[in-house]
Amino acid sequence: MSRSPSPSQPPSKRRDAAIQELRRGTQLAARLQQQVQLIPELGRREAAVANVSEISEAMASSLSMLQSESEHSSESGSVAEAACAAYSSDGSSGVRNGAVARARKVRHRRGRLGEELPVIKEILTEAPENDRFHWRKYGEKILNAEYTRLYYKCGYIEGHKCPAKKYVQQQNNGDPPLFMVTFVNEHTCNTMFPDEPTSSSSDSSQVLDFTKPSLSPPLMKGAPGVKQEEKASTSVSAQSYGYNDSSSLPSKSPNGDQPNFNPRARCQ
DNA sequence: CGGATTTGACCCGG
DNA sequence: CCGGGTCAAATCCG
Repeated sequence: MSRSPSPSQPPSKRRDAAIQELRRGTQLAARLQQQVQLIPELGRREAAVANVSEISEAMASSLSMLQSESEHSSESGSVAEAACAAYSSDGSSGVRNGAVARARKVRHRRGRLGEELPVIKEILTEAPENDRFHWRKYGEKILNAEYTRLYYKCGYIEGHKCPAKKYVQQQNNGDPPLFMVTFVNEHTCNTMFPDEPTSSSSDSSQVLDFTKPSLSPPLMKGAPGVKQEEKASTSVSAQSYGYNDSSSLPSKSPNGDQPNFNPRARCQ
């Protein structure tokens, strides 16, 4: 509440502030959505949910516009999802010790000029891993000395060029932590798992949707007591398969030029 | 053993 | 120069 307008600030600064405020509004709306979902009366609840949804959409929409400022328009839409429960029971902690000498000869050249405008969708949810796609984490970064942002790619990139990506950034530390999930590009693959072996029932309490595929739980796992928080700056991560390196690929598809090894789905 | 994740470095644009 | 995003080697877990 104590914000100095500073009329002499550059527009970028003001825009930033506006974005921040919008973010606040967005998460607030998401919260409200959760609360609203507790309304016992179905009719009322639905109406309220719809309203809040619209609010969220408007917020996210504005956010998108602001963020892309006057560059591209795109039809970014946004949805406020209020799925819930995302507590994966993970018994194993991560006592990892990685301090080995790492050859640092990463000298790749990836010249990619801006060309196509990706479709960007933003949603605020507490269960970023709930969508039914197979994501591969490829990076992680700590932005404001606070919440980390995780980078995911479609899990079936190699094989098909599914450009879908998603960024997950935690927004707060609420009981139900919220995550801002940004989707970039659309899935050109059908790597979805529409399956849901839920027996039946379920209707009252929200269910925890956990599909079998590897998800991406950004929960703050960690052994209770052991917390590694030492260097926090820029770290990122990941990837899984090796493309066609000269060392692996013993699995299959030694022939042809289309190595497609999919569990049960495939891209067009 | 294979696949998913971790982690540090690299790279590019603002 | 800094921030944000990506890569690839190494490590961890099932």
